[in-house]
Amino acid sequence: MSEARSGGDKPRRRQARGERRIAQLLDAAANVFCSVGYRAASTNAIAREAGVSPGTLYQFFPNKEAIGDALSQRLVIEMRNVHGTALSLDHSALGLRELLDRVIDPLVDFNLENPVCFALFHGPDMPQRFDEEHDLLEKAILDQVKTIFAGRAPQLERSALDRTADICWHTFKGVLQAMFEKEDEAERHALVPELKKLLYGYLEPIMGEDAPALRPQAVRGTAGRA
Amino acid sequence: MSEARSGGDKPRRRQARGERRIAQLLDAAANVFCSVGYRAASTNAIAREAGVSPGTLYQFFPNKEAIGDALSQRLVIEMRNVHGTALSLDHSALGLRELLDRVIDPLVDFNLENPVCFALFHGPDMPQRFDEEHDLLEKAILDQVKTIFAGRAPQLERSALDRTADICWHTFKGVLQAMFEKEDEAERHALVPELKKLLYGYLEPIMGEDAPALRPQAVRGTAGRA
Amino acid sequence: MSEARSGGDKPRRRQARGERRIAQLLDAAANVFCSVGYRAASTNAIAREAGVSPGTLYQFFPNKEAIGDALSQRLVIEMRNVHGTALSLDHSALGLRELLDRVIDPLVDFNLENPVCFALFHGPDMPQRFDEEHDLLEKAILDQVKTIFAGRAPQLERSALDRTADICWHTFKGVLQAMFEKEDEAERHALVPELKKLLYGYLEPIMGEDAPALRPQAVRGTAGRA
Amino acid sequence: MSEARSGGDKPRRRQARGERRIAQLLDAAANVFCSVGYRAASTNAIAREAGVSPGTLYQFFPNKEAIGDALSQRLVIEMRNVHGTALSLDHSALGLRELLDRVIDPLVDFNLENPVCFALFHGPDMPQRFDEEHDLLEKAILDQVKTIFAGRAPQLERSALDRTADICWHTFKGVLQAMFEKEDEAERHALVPELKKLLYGYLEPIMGEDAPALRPQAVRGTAGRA
DNA sequence: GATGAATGAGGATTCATTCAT
DNA sequence: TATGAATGAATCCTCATTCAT
Repeated sequence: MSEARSGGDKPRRRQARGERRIAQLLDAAANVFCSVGYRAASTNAIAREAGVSPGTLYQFFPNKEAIGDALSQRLVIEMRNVHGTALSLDHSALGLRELLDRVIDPLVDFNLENPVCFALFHGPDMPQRFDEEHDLLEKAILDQVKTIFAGRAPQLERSALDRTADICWHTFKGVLQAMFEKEDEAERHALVPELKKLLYGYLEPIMGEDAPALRPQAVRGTAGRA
Repeated sequence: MSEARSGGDKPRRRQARGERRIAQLLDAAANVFCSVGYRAASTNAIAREAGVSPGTLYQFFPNKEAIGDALSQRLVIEMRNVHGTALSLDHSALGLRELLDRVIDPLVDFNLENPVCFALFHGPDMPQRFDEEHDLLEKAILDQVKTIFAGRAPQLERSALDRTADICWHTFKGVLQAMFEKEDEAERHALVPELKKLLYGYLEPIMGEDAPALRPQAVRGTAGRA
Repeated sequence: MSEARSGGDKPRRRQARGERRIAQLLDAAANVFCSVGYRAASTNAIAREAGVSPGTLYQFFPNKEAIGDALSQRLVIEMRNVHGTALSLDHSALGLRELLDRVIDPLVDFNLENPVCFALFHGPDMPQRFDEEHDLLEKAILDQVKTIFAGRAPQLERSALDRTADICWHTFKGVLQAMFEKEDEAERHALVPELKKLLYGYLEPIMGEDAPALRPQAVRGTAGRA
Repeated sequence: MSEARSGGDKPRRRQARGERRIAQLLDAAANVFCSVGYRAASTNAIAREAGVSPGTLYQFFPNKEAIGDALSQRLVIEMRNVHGTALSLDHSALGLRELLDRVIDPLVDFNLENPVCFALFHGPDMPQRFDEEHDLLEKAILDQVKTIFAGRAPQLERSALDRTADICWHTFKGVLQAMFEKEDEAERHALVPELKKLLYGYLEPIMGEDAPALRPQAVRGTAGRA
């Protein structure tokens, strides 16, 4: 009778309603987190924003942190999709410039559409960098980046590789932050080509423009230039 | 040697203790803000960290926000010094690489020594981006950066100049963030040369390596390379 | 029988408990205000007196002042009823003595049953003489008194009328205060006839004993006696 | 060396300074009590009003209540003077009207000049009706009033006498309150004759107009008139 | 004596969480 | 399930009072 899956679609429908409620609540939480930050976001405010009572919120989340966790996880899943598409495909045939296009554009788009990422994943506001999921994700992202970089700059040793990826990732986030600070949509997007120039100027000396698939066997150590 | 000595120092005598207390409290606040953020920092925690009672804190600051304000202001003053030295001197005879050295090093040093800057001036946690002073400071910094850039890339039009400075500033902050995430001192500082390479790679195509003072009369358009 | 019954009573169901709580809290507040005054009344004490937790109090009142306001308003409403009945009916056929009976008795009764009126509406203790509502009420009361007086002493000019009403009102309050200072119920009520004598002695020379409806057209200016 | 009275006038002068300080502080306290009441008056505010530091205040008063006590006592002394002059002299030769003049005028004057009396001696704000001194004083005043009344209305029995005096005293205070509510000096004083009429109208039926010294031996029963 | 900083208990208020309906 | 009232610990802040200078 409870938690049943015996008969037809009744539990299904319940489940469905629950899912909707959860989505609703997470959306509300995202909004509230965005405007006031995690700590200052009261669960009551989230419930109000979602148009439900506090009690209802606690029907779905055991506590405030769980809301952040769930939101974080949802974002991580979406990010995984976006980054999977952007990073995990085969880039070995692309030129560096094209590679940057393929990777940066979707990431920028996703982040601009989900500003809560910044609210959640930055600053000392939240409890332990929400969910190790996110750290895992960042690690995964960096690993993918490193794999790509390793394919294009085989001569790089581990530590240099790490550092390079790290720099790119934080530069990306820094410029993203710049975008959030612009009110004007046009100005925002005008930063994208600059970001690409920035990373291109940094990476080209390290790994060259050419796709690894097109290169002769001999790797030219352009990294030595730095 | 410093502070009051001319005229009557009677009204100062007592103040001395007070001034020390204020500094003490601001230091404590900086620590607490750093570790848990502004919102989560309880005034009692700050007082405890400073080794005084809550009442004492309120003898000097009317409320919690005022603490953030005062800390912010203190940082702004220190930043003004550092940036004044770093940015306002005559760079016209320096090569771009040298310029970056002269500017980036002190800024990095200052920020690593005052990590509270990041805690205070980022995220939606604090009330109104603490004190418009800071915004003014950022604007001033950017203006100085723009002045330098304009001297080296006279062909740049206003909007491009703005964008270029903006990108540099946020890249700087992004890499700074990366530094904060490293536990290891050596790894931290290993990011500095990368930051310089990054910015050099971005700026060189725009303004060239040469100092403006050393250039032949005709300066032109190396930006075209990008 | 009273309250919601038309239309949807769904939003009312819950409210019922709330309304009861509010009344309960106001009663508690009245008690506490009475015994220690507004300022010294702690919200926790009020909550305790009402048998609820501090949080519950704040579910219904945003702050301490709001409690005073609400209580004030409730009293004003009740006073309006009592005074409406006492003052707004037609007194033109009553002798002065009977008039005083009809007016004074219910007012005294009400005030003895609601001693908080004195606690709230006197002294510099409370924020801005709680709610302009009360001032409006006092003004309304005085206006009604003046109307009655004007009907009985048409020769009185405005300023004298104002003064007469004022004196009566404050005398009433003064004697009320005397009643509050008596422990003994009998002694308390023994003051009522004295109050009436007092006011009769003051008013009779001004407006005579006779009801205006019963007087011949000529009005005798007994006020001149004073 | 301390507290000495050995030598000449040094301790005198000290004493004198102390007295001045105390007066200064009591004046300040009177002001603050008047504007915000006893409870809301912070000792720091009183010290500030007096132009001294909190520490200094506590050099002269062990605690806040002591300030109220001292102020109360000072007022009581002054009141004793005023009332002594007004009430304790021989009134047996005066007519009632003249008696009221002699008594009411100085009392009104004193109270208007010392509004703190109202702040201190009314309402539930202060700790136990400040100092039994004041209660004693009130009792003394009432006793004097009763003595006078007894001389003029020998037929009155004890309880009626008490009540009569009580009524007069509270009526006086009620009208005083009315005076404090007027901004305009002229309006204020216009209430004095009304107060006299009021009391005259009340007392005349009880004790007649004539002074007891002038009456024939058989005095009786004018009270019956009321 | 005077000063102003220091203290800490107490009071107002918030908010995550629970519970009765 | 949904609701909204209930809870109480934690937080910000005040203020009577004390203390070092």
